[in-house]
Amino acid sequence: MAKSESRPGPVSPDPWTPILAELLDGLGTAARATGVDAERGVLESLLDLEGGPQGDVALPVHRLAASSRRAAPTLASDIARAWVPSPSIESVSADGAFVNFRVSTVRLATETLSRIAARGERYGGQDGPGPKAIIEHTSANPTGPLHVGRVRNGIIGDTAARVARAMGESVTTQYYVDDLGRQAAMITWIWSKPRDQWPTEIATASAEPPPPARDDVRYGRPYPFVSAYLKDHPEARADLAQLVQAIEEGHGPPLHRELAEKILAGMLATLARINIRFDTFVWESSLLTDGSVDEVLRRLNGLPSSITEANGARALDLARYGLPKESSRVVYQRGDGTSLYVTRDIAYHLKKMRAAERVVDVLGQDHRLHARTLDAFFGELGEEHRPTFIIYQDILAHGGGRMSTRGGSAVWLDELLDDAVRRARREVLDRWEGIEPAEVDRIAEAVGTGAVRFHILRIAPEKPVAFDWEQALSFEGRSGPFVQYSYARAGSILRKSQMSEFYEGYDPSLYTSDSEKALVRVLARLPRVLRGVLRTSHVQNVAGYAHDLADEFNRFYHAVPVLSSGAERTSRLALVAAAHQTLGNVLDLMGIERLERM
RNA sequence: GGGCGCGUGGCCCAGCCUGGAUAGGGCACCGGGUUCCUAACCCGGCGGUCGAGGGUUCAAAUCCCUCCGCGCCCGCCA
Repeated sequence: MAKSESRPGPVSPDPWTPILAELLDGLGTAARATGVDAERGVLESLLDLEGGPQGDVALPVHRLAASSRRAAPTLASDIARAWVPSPSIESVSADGAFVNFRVSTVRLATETLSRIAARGERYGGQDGPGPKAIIEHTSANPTGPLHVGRVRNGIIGDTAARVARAMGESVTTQYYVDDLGRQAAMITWIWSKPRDQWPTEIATASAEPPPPARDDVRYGRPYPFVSAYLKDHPEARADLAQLVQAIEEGHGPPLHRELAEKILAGMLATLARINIRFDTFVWESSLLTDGSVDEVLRRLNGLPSSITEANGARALDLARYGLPKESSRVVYQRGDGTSLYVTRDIAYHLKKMRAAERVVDVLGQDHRLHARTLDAFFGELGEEHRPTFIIYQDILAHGGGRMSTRGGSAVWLDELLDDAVRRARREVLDRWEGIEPAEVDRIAEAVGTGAVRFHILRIAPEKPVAFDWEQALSFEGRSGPFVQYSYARAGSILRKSQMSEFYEGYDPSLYTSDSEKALVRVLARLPRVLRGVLRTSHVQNVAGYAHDLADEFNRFYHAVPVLSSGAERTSRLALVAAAHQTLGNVLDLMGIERLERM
């Protein structure tokens, strides 16, 4: 029987919650009736919410059968037979060792549409206040324009941040700017000389780019050649070492910070094209000036396990944290007393861990050992709170191999975006006569950048990928534009309906076709998908869901008429409105522009 | 050499954490669909036993072991 539990407090944002509760009630009763006394939690953990070929929810009874010494198929049919009819569950049947439940579309549609109507932009997520989270991503050194290999980091991090925010967390995104190392110093080194005094190798190789060039392109230009030049010019290396030291001691030339800021601004402009922006920037040098590095050094030096090396350098042996033997002894303070990258990174993370309950770093696989080292340090320092690392593999150059600026295998992100936008522009012009020029620009930019962002997002971070120009620029099938297109299609129907309120007077019992039933089911799935993404950081599933939803909406679109339908018109419009809202929410989560027309 | 990650139809991927019913998509290819809400779409077809081998289990793409291939890391660099 239906238990109309009086649940105080807000209703669950997940339409499945009340239905599952009812299903579990019934299941407990049916199981007991057949002599199986399983706890509700056990039954819940056994349920397969993806359903199966026979229904919406499946229960494999093997384990229950084993513990009650029954034959699985017999138990399955016994449970199905003992099932007491319940309003949310349309049918229960046994098939082999499985009990299959078909959920009432009317019930599911009611729960789902009422939530979409009530929550609107917030459908799919949860209400706060959740924990405070700091998500650090991208953090590329300000040495020149971003290439495609680096942007995977930003797309993963930005999407994770959007999802966390939707799930009620109070999120701050951070970019850690490395202004202390040799890399940034090389740029200062070369630009502090008048151009006519540059070594000829560098000057000829890095000719001034044409005027409209942004600062990241312009000031980053000589960087790879400086790097090459230093290899066989020891006197320049000595020069640079002095500069690095001066910067670390806080009296580097003002030009240093200026250049870093200019180049960074250029990089950020590129990221903004794919809707990646940051709440805060933490400059590595600030950790030296605000004393946090000193504090870390004091704490580490006070550890009984701290080792002093021959020349006075200090290290920790972290072998007991499972670090490989060859890299378990980690120096954290140089012989001259200065700090190292790890030390500053420890300081940075301690700071983040004090400010937030959840600290997430998005790191390339070359930082895997570094992440483990940090974790070991925190163990040694007795820190209980630890960061979460999302590790991703590089996007390799076309034939394989890392993207290299000097080798010419790097694909600049701006170049890729420009190409995508050009292609999108052709498509728009082909399909839409008489469109305003400004409108073409706007749509082409949204479609092109959306395609690129989706293309990178859809692949699991840990998967190595080789960059493929053709695939990155695809606008069909599993792509960003496909999702945008579906959103626009839905919007177009709503517009033509001339209505403004879609969730009044609809009747879910009219959703009788397969495509309507299927659409209701995908819509209902979003809250569960987002909980999974938050838990596992599998951001690719946002793209996967977006495609499933778009796919199902298009099937519905072709299968049943909306505006020209009779009695079903109002109800179908409600479904279209729900799909439109949900597609839009998912586009937001992916950082892809919503387009009302395309 | 050691550590970590990846290996699913011709190509690109999801599923692996928390093992369950004939392994899901997309691209490409073949055949259809537009007097009708946007054909960046839809319908149908072809095609894989999940790198190889062993193990655990009633049940393995999923867990464990060995091997092979590819990538990354193993600095008083960042």
